[in-house]
Amino acid sequence: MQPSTTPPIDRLRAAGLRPTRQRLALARLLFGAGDRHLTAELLHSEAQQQRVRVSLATVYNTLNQFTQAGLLREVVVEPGRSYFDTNVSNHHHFFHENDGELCDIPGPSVVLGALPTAPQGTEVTRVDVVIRVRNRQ
Amino acid sequence: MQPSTTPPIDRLRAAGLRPTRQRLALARLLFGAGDRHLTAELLHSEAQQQRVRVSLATVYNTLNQFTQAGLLREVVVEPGRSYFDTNVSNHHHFFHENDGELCDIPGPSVVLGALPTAPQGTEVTRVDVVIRVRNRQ
DNA sequence: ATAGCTGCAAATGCTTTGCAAGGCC
DNA sequence: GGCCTTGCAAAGCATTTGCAGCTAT
Repeated sequence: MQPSTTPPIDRLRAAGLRPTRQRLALARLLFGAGDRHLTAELLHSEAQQQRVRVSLATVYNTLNQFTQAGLLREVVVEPGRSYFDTNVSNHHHFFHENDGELCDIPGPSVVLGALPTAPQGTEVTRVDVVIRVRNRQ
Repeated sequence: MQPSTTPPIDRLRAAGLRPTRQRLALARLLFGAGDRHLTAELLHSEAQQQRVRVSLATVYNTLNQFTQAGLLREVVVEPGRSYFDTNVSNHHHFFHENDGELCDIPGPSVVLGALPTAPQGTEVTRVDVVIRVRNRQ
């Protein structure tokens, strides 16, 4: 995927989020370079490297707000670490157990056949497929 | 699945774990009642209810040892919470977003069609499918 | 002007660890 | 007896929260 064509400021406005300096800076880092899988810690250190003054707490809050607004998707693959994925379309992931890296699987190359029906009174919100891989010994 | 037929003490011995009072008690709780999905906290409180003196730290250590020995499987669906599954065979899960409950999907009712090939130099260790469901509004 | 953000530091929640005391072989 | 385990409390992380000050609109 190429960098988004929607300017960050419009993305934020469209999501009902006030475009503050911090949010804009984070949005640029997140959406300016194709699909990314970032932890809060990682995004925070990227921001610091670019001389953007943002506290870690704000990074967390911002990631949660973006996720709630549908701009990001949270992916949990390891206890005690959350990844945020800038690709919110339907797709799945490879998870490298050795280096803790997450990467997209192009949508159509995983085929889910028959899905079981959801339990009584519930509806499916999402199907997550994670293929865990390890370096071949 | 019915309660295991292998006595806890033999399970532990087979896994190379010394059958101490605490491990035996936890093994009975875990494997004595069919397939279960427990957090450390939950298992600890069950143990307390049964008047089994075990510290939470020991519950954590024990769950990790059991997992490493292949008696349990760790499932991560929410940040900051680990579930341990007594069913270590190949199967997938429903996750109820409302009550945080995890339940098994009988093996053959999820059909994974074409899987993408693992990236260069890696091999697949596991494929996790989580179907997230929510109470129908 | 004012409602909404941000920063900082403190609080929280889950999990791990260090070390002395205890228990299995 | 010797070594592995346990308990407790303390430490460790990742994440959230409270509140005073700041900032878009």
